[in-house]
Amino acid sequence: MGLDDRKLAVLRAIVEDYVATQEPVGSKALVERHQLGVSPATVRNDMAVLEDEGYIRQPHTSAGRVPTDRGYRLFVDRLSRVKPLSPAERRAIERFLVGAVDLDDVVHRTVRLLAQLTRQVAVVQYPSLARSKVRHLELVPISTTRLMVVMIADTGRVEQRLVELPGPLSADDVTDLRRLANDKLVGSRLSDTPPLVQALVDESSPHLRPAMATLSSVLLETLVERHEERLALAGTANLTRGGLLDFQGSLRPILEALEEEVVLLKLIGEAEPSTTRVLIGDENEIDNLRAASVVSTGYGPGRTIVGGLGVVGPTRMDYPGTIATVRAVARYVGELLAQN
Amino acid sequence: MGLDDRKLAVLRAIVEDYVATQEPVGSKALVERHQLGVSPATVRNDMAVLEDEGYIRQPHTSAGRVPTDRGYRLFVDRLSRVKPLSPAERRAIERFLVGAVDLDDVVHRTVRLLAQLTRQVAVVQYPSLARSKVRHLELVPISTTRLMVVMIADTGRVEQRLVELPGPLSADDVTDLRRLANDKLVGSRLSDTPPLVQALVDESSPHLRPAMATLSSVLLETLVERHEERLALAGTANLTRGGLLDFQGSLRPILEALEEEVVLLKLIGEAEPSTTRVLIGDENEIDNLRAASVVSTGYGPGRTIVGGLGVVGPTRMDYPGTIATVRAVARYVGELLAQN
DNA sequence: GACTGGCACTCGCTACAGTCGAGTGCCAGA
DNA sequence: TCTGGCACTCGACTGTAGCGAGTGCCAGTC
Repeated sequence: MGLDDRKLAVLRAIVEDYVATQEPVGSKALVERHQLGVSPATVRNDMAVLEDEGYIRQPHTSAGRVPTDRGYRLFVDRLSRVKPLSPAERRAIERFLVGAVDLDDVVHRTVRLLAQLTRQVAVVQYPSLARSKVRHLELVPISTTRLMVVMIADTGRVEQRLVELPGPLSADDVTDLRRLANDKLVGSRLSDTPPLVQALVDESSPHLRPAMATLSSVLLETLVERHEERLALAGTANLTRGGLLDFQGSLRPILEALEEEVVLLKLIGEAEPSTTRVLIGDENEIDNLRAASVVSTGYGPGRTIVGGLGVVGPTRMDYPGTIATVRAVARYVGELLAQN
Repeated sequence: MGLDDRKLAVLRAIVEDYVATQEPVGSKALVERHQLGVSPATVRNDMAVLEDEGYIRQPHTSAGRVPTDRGYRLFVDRLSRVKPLSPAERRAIERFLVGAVDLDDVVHRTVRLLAQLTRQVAVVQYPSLARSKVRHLELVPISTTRLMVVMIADTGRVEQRLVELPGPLSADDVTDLRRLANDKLVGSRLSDTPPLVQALVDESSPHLRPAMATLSSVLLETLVERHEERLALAGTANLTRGGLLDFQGSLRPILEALEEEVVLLKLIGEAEPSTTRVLIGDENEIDNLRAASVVSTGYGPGRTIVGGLGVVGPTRMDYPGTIATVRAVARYVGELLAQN
């Protein structure tokens, strides 16, 4: 039952070699490439134990060993040594992110950067509206009975919706509405708005009340109920790396999962402060991703979290490197957001 | 040289059968499935001619025939009969598109619908800013030296940019700026703005001129120079349909091409009124898409074109059906936009 | 008791030969 | 001009054999 240090070293060596070569690794090759200080036969005995415990398995009787999901899990939890980023990578990150003009721009650059550095599929969630505060509400009359509502959040997100008013409004009415709404809502967290919005309607003058009611229902509906989350995706071509060995030959389920925003949000969006989450193969709740691993973390200015980002790749993945990159990118993005 | 009617019928039959079965089609199977009124031997003679002319080819000596890109081209140009949409499809389109609340929503629904109906990868370009008119410019002070510029276009597009001002502005200054800019720019086409913007700066009071200059340079830079085009993509999982036979085994080049916005824009965005463009295999200028075909068209309210949409799929594609669907979706989207 | 060398065994991979059959090209005849 | 017939080609599939990487086990050594 107990795994002594050498057995753990063997497991680590197997994971590292398999990730590097993509081929089942045998006892002989292992002792050649790593200084284990024992003979192949000894390693074989250790391997037999590791296999009994479910950390590795043999694709065929006469083949080398391959880590199982459980093996990767042990590796990630206890065996992997943190891989510091190379200076080149650091430079790449900085170069990539300076000069972003826009939240859109930041997100797009980030997701491309992440895909490029990890050589995997990258996902970045836009700063969540639920975690943003209202910075300003703008009402733009499109016609006498139509209003465009533009909400600017402190995270830089801007959302707009067209509102069909119950009756015509004068320019002064619109100004009043704007002032009322801003007075009440600016600075408040979006998840806290429902009671505020209600108060807003109640406090409006009878004259403006119908318009305010429509306006607030649209606000609630768009921004809170179906909480407008957005995602950016990049690097799907990286799925074809490593031939068809990863993902057991079919990209179909992975591509399908990546098209489902809801699925991705569940994956990436449930970030907690300063934690990097690693989901390996089977641990994944989404069936289509059972053959994949996900590394994700939260990001935001300072110590707060406003959104998540991460990568999706084969279980046969360079976990230490990927984790380091994901963390580093998240930190840089956080700093960038803090500057605004 | 001349291809008589029967030879053309044979080509059409080959294309239709090959698209349906995905297998090289032989002379015997052809006469069985289509009423050609002649024997297999005759068909073989015709096939020999078609092969000489480069319309079909044999994967192996003892296999049936497969259309070449040139064969598909002839088929599309002269042989395919228009396939009217099924009532179910029409209903699907309507059901899918009513209830869209937003331009974003319209585009997302459209791209998903198109992917679903054609079972291919769908691409939809957001209404091009170059073809939009300014409906309103809103300036929102973020701090005394920072302004958020929100541009609302008549196509429903909303773009925003953060502007770093050369010096602090009062609320009244902002109001003045806003009024000046709107007076001058509202209603004008974005591609025509550069001279207008210049005039705007010249006509500003000396007091406001530096701010206006910054503002206008940002406007020009964002909206005109690097003309902000946007795209939505859906259905990449459909690439895995038809196994690995299409795209000669590797999705890599296709996925890479689909990640390049610039590439896609060139493909989809150069739409001309009431034309459906079909690019087959080799005809494609983008190397990565040499194994694929693209069907695209423009859309917009009324007879104008504000953007493009289309699908990317294998050369072995149901051209008549795809063309019909792409056209129909474009028309519905146009109607939807006209309502705003 | 832990490690090691040796050895028999398993089994996937590759090469090769043989068979089958779909599909062809060609030709003589209607 | 079309057709039936016929010889031919060649990919797909099957079965056999040899190779070799890798294993499990066991007896022997430190």
